[in-house]
Amino acid sequence: MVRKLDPAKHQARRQHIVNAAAELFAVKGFDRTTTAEICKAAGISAGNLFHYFSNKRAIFLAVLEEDEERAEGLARARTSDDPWAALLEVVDLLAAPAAEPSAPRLVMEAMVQAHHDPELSARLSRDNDEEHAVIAALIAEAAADGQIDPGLKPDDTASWVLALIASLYTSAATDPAFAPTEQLPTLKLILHRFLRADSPSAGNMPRLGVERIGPTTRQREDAPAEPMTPAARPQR
Amino acid sequence: MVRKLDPAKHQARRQHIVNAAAELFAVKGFDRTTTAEICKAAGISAGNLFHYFSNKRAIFLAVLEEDEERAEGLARARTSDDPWAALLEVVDLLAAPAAEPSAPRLVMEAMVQAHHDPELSARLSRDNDEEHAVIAALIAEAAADGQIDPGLKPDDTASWVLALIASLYTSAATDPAFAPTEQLPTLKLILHRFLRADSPSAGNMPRLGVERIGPTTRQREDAPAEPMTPAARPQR
DNA sequence: GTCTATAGCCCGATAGAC
DNA sequence: GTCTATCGGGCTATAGAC
Repeated sequence: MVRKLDPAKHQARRQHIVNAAAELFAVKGFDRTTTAEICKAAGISAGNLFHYFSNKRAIFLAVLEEDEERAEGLARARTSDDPWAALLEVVDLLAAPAAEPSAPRLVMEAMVQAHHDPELSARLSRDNDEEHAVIAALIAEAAADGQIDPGLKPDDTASWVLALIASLYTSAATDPAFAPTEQLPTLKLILHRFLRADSPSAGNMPRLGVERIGPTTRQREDAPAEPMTPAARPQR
Repeated sequence: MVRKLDPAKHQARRQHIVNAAAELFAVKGFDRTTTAEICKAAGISAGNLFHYFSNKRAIFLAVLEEDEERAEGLARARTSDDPWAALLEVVDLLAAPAAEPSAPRLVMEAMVQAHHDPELSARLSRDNDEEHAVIAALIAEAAADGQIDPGLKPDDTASWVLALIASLYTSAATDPAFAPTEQLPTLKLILHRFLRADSPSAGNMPRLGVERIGPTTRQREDAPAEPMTPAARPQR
């Protein structure tokens, strides 16, 4: 409707507002952040904000805008010929943003705001469904290849893999002592043991007696028996 | 200050308000629920609410009031002589409320509101620390008894056990298709494989070859090789 | 195109009649 | 003790000067 003199500059300013708003949303939450605060943080004046966004919700949606690396990574995983390796790469991909300072709180805020905002809810569901489909497919492939326990149901299992990744965000958001980057190896260890479950001839697992005391797998410091990709990649 | 004619009746009315408020907080969230709505839902008139609670925050704190069964269950676990069995009972205890219709959303709402409310934050931290201490102690005992992998660090591992239980709540709150009661056996399967990790002589796990195809452990429908307690116990 | 000023609305909490 | 009425404040979004 209104002609913009310089679309590139307009876009840059818009992104500047989004960055300022993201920080506020993470710290104060959506409901308690006022548009006036966003304007002040972005260095523009009150009414001017609505030339860039039609309302406050639109700003929050823009904060969660598509992560290109995520899309590319998921596409790459679909065409991999080593499903287990691809699965681990997807875990790294989805876990990486948890290390950013404000991402965990933003993710939690988005999850609760989705209950009151159908558009946001659809947005999150779409992303989640995409991730779920990729992971379930990789699990099915890996099971067929004998890389993981074929007794696991791909759909339910994929949901739990995603839930474990989500735990990195919720734990980081609620516990200041929780460092996602340091905990990623443990997450992979859990996944490794859950999915591979290479108890050789297990029907049901033998109840451990007291006779076994010898050293088992070591946790921490070392990777969980699988090569790790660097993983500490910044988002946005 | 003001004398109450009938303390018991006052308490009952107070609880009635709390129940009405809990439902609203779960559906609409704390910030978007107005005191007027709470009054209407509770069947009292506007100003009257503040004779029972000093402000809106106090109502939310009352909603999260101490669960007696939780306290008793944790105390019981401390004195158990079978740490692995006790751990499973603690998991049942903490997981049970996830099956209530509004508990998952209330829990998530509490987690985000804690960022703006030091009193609430202290409340949640206290509960969490208590659970963490009990679980870490059981893990250390179970490792000493040879029931679980002694290579696991009790503190980090306890945090992940709690994170897995929390996933029941976050998944239920965000995914309408997720049924906590149905997923509890899978959670226990994950814990079982993560903690026991009874790969017989494992230094690092052997990479599965394609030669193994036979049936392994079955998931779903049947319990994960451990007796389950009924678990569907209502809270509050 | 960007600013200032404010309209219009709703909220939490209080005051005072009954 | 419970009601009705209302206050002071803060919010989103718009209108109009520059």
